[in-house]
Amino acid sequence: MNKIRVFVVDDHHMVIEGIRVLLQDDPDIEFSGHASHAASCMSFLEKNSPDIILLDFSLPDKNGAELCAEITQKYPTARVLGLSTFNQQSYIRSMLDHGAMGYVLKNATRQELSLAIKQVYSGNRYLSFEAAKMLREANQSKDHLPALTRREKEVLALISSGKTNPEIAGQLSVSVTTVDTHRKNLLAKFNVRNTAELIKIAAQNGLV
Amino acid sequence: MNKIRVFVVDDHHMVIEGIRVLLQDDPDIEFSGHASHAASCMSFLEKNSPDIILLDFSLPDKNGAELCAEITQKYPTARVLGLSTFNQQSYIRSMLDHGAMGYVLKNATRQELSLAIKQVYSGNRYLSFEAAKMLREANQSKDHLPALTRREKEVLALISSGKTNPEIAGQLSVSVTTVDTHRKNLLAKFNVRNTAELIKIAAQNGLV
DNA sequence: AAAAATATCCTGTTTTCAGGGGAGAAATAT
DNA sequence: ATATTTCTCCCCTGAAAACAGGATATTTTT
Repeated sequence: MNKIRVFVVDDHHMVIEGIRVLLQDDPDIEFSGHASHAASCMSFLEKNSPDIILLDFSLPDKNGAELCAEITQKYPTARVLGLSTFNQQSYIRSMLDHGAMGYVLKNATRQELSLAIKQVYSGNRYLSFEAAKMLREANQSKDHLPALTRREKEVLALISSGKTNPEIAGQLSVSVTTVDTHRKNLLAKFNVRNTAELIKIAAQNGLV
Repeated sequence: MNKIRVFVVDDHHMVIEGIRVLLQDDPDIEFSGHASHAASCMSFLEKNSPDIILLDFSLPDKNGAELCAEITQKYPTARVLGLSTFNQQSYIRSMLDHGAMGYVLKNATRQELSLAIKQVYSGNRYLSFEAAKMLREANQSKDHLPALTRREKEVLALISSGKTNPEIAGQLSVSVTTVDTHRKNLLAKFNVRNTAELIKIAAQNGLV
């Protein structure tokens, strides 16, 4: 059996070196290289085909989820294993949605990292305990955040930037009463009484 | 000349191993141990006295700034060098305020890390370029946040919770027109046109 | 004691909110 | 393939709230 070739994409030297060390004693795994940004990752993949790509979410030139989508679309046999520190809950889902087969956190032990790599290599999914927990929590908190239509998001953004209904109507080339309806629907969806509360919740959840 | 003894406190195995590797080739530096939480850090320090403590901000049992304060208070000769990933701007100031002599980011190169350690060991301060930049930006953004009076803060909080002027007036036992003036002053101070924009900025700056 | 900041109040005008209703297009379910 | 729901857009009326501009007392600072 050949060694599992692992390629690491992370812009933190410390993390790359750390992963290299954590994996070096595992006879089934081979560290096949690293990249510190999306561009160099893609050029590496043109000439090499690692089995597993350990991909950090926060990269300087592109976010990890986008890169993950690119990779899995262009190289369907590649398996991506997401990587991040804890306080980035929402990223986990985003990464998985874009084709990652698993997710480990940067506080993973040597054993967990090896296990995750082998699981994903075997075609299974792997989610670290904390990552799975975060997903559940994120789902719960997102459940009571309503789904907005494209138009509603536009209107919400314009409201939050201080535009009045007549101004928004002009900018979107619709009637004022239409904008007013969108605004009312936003209030209803968020279950709030007025604009102030609406914007507070939207802002606190990163929607504006 | 003795080697500079460096002790690392970080709850990410990958980072600890990475730092160990990055430092192992520097003949002036010796990796003297590591801890993954505040408690084990303090117990290590009871028996050992490293020259430099590389201290991550986010620890499981305590935040880095608190630990930093404890360390510098109890062991005045110890020099702390803060450590974090980028997106934690505010932490940098907090760490420095609590006695850290410098700050490096986790994307530091081998050279930068060695330099930072040597600078701090020599009694100088060391701030990585990005850390210094972040400090400036943080200062700037706080500078143009207006100072609010007690009453204005109260009114702002009530507005953001969805209360109307009549309700706020009732709650504060003043007339509606008074509340209205406070609200107008808030709009003027923040230089915004209406409540929506006001709450957005307030929320984005953690005021509500 | 003067100046500045803070808190209070009044009067109109504009904007938002509440409560209705309806129509065509697109996505989903049967 | 058809029915149904969801999405997007449109309209009206009246009440409530927010905004603009101006004014006056009361603290705090200087």
